[in-house]
Amino acid sequence: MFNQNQHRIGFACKIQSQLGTAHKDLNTKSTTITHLKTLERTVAYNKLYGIAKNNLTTLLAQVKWVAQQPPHLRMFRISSDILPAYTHDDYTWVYFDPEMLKLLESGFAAVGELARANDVRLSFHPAQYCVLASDNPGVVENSIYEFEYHADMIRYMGYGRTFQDFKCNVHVGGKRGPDGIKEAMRSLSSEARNCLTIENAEFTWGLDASLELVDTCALVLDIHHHWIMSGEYIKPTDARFKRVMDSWRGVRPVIHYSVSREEHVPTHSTSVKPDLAALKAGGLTSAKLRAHSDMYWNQACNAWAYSFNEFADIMCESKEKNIASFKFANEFIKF
DNA sequence: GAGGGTCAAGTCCGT
DNA sequence: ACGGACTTGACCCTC
Repeated sequence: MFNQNQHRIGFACKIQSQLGTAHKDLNTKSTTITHLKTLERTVAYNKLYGIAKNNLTTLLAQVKWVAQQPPHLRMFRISSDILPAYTHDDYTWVYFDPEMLKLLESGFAAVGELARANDVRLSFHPAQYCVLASDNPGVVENSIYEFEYHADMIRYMGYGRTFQDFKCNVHVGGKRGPDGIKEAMRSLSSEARNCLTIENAEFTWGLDASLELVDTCALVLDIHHHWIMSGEYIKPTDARFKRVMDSWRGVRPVIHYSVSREEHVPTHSTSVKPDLAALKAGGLTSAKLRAHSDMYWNQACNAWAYSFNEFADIMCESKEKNIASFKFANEFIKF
């Protein structure tokens, strides 16, 4: 378990070496199902084995890179792309082959040990296809399978043993809402249940829906999503945030922070938080405002987001990844 | 090496 | 009906 007293600011999935440039050798590889289907069985296996081996080496290097940062920057969301096609019916067998299993066990174990030794807080965020509350039973079944893919990696890394020693976050999604999450929860493994977090989204299922799940799983407050939905800059002292914190049962919570793209905000003012009603009156849509910025360009928003760091770690979602989150952190934390 | 077409999957918004 | 947005543009083929 990571140090509960350490305040953190994290970033997601990819490491940039400089503005606009992915770090060479420090990002994962993938392939496509279409391409795999053109390959013979053993060639496809070798292809996936090579990618898995590469990605495990890369993941270890990523965590090592994060571990070398100051303690307050040691938080990282791992890409879901580590093992391509894991949940595709035609290729699942690849990942249960004995040689592959050996690779996965040793590779992920090394990552977990490195993270624990250096107090790096890790998480996953399954992609948009993981919709546990869909009204389509087939989609729910696939989503549970997709979630358990992440739980497998979590287990290999040595997490999922205690409540929220690792965060695996999804939105409510689908038409069934919180009730659908509660029902899907019953089909998840214990590691998956320990790690599941639910995040409020911009549209259908927002903070109020999330709060129906306070006793089901830990809740992630996405402060930008909540702003898109309500126009409100929610405060850490808000009673609803207190309930969100309670859902973590003593573990240090995580919130998500992103901002709208600067080019969509006509004032470009960096010292005033955008006014949602005014932006909409000016013709901007929620869909436009939803898109994430490259950098954290608005200092007023940054101060608002940072006010949560006393209570929760902040996962940053921006196009420039570590470049953006480190600059944001440096506005407030001198190291 | 560069450029363009393509990519497993869900859901919603806006045009 | 379709493109774009979301957790991350990357991969693969052709020239």
